[in-house]
Amino acid sequence: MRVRVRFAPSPTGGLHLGGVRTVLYNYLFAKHHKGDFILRVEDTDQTRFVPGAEEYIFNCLKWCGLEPDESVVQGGEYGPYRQSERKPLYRQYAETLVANGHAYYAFDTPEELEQMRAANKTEENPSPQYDHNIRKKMRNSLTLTEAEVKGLLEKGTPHVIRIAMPENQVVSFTDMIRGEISFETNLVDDKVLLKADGMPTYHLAVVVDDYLMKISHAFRGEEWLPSAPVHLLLWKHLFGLDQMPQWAHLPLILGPSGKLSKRDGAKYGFPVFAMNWSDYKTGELTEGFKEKGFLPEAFINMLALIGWNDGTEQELYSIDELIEKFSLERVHASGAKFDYEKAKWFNHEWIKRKSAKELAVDVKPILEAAGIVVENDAFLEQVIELVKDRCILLTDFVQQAGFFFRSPESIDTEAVKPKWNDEKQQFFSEFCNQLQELQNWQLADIELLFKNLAAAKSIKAGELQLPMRVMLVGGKFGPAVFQIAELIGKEATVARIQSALKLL
RNA sequence: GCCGCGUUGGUCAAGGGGUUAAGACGCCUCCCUUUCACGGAGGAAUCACGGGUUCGAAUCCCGUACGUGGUACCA
Repeated sequence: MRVRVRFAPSPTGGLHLGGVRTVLYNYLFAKHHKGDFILRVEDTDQTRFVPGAEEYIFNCLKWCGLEPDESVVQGGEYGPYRQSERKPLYRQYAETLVANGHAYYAFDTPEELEQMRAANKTEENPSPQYDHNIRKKMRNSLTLTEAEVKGLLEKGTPHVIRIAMPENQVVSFTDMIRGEISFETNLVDDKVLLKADGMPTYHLAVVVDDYLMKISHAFRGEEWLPSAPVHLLLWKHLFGLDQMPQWAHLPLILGPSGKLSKRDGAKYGFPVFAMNWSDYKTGELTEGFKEKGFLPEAFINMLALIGWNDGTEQELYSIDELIEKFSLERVHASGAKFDYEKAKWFNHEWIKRKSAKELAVDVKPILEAAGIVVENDAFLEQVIELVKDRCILLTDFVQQAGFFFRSPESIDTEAVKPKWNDEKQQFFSEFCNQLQELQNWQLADIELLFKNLAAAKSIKAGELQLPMRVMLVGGKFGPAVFQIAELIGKEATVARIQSALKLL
């Protein structure tokens, strides 16, 4: 049987870490088994429609390099891939269930439901469910006569279709990660399958669409585990258990306190979304990993290792290695806390491992956005090669590489002043004069000149290096000073020293 | 409350009856470097608790605690 998996997001906001990891595991599994990865948009809740959210998800997947084989964008044989466009499909399945006694019409209004919950609420049971007991006291096709139901239906009375959970049964299935899991049907409520507006709920839609789209393996977050018995029963009554995909419920990615949320990101200063997301109502911007300066390779690599490892000591994987090594059997059952420090480490490793040429593609726009003009790509690559070891995020290149393209915006004179004196002042002005005369503008020659002059003036060369660095760079950072001088050229070197001397 | 799932250093984790209980991040010390990094060498730090089973338990079983998720005409 062909492996077909799907990621089924509801387009209501930013795509967070956990979502991307679900995509990733789906993708890796599909590619490992030479199967198909489908993206299905679960937009059945019309009250939660968010403009741009769907396109945003596609952009994130594109950035991550995890593009689907079938979707609203790439098309496919099993469309439409947007559930709102599949609306007419679902009702018949719900009706079949009613006809077979596995579901029923319910006419209770939202107010009546509220009353029911209020009336049955006790300290012991703070959230009463519409279950096999309560349904006997509500207005539905189980309590009403056939004629009454017919009448209500004919009048077009708003109603939903609910699953009739069987009594005193145990429903169990084997999860690919957790093994056998079972539930008592008495403790599960009669979930709504078809809403009053005719749209299916997730429960109905996921089963019908997984069947129609020939999904072989269904992976989703652990938060879905409690509703698995509903899906299981639906499969049993609609299509047969032998048709059901194999389930795997992925562990949650936790924040510093509980489930990772947008709030955690704001509170602790790390991104939780793949890419920038701005709320269309409030305009509030939530920073994404991309804009924070992460490489997609690093982001994916880091995500893969939250909840999975191949049993060896390897931690750095390309996407192809992940496809080759990934197996669901080695995915953990327990949730994992997201560690931003480790995430940065992955990014640093990937920056070090990529070539200057590859990095230039990402770095150039970042420099330009910071107002740095890059005229020569070959020069940019030389600079990147020189500084990439000290950049953890791509945005670090602005500080680490910026001074190769323009004079420092400010000079950290405080780093120099405490040990500054006339002798040093004199050294540098003479040094400038000598530099002007220098024929071969090469690292070795510049350094030799510097050291000879220092020796002649009996100043330790080491004590002069820091001031020189600050003059050229603006602060206490960057690669070897003479290398910087060589790269920025004679004129810039002399000019920077001279203008800095005026400040000291 | 009830139900599900989980529990190896601060974090990610290997290990699934006999190990000095790997490794990584972070932290600390030292070396390299008269910047910051990279790199190198070290260090501190762990099997939630209580009962079983067993010659032997981090590993198997039960209980407790804790964590986490669910408990919507949201997904």
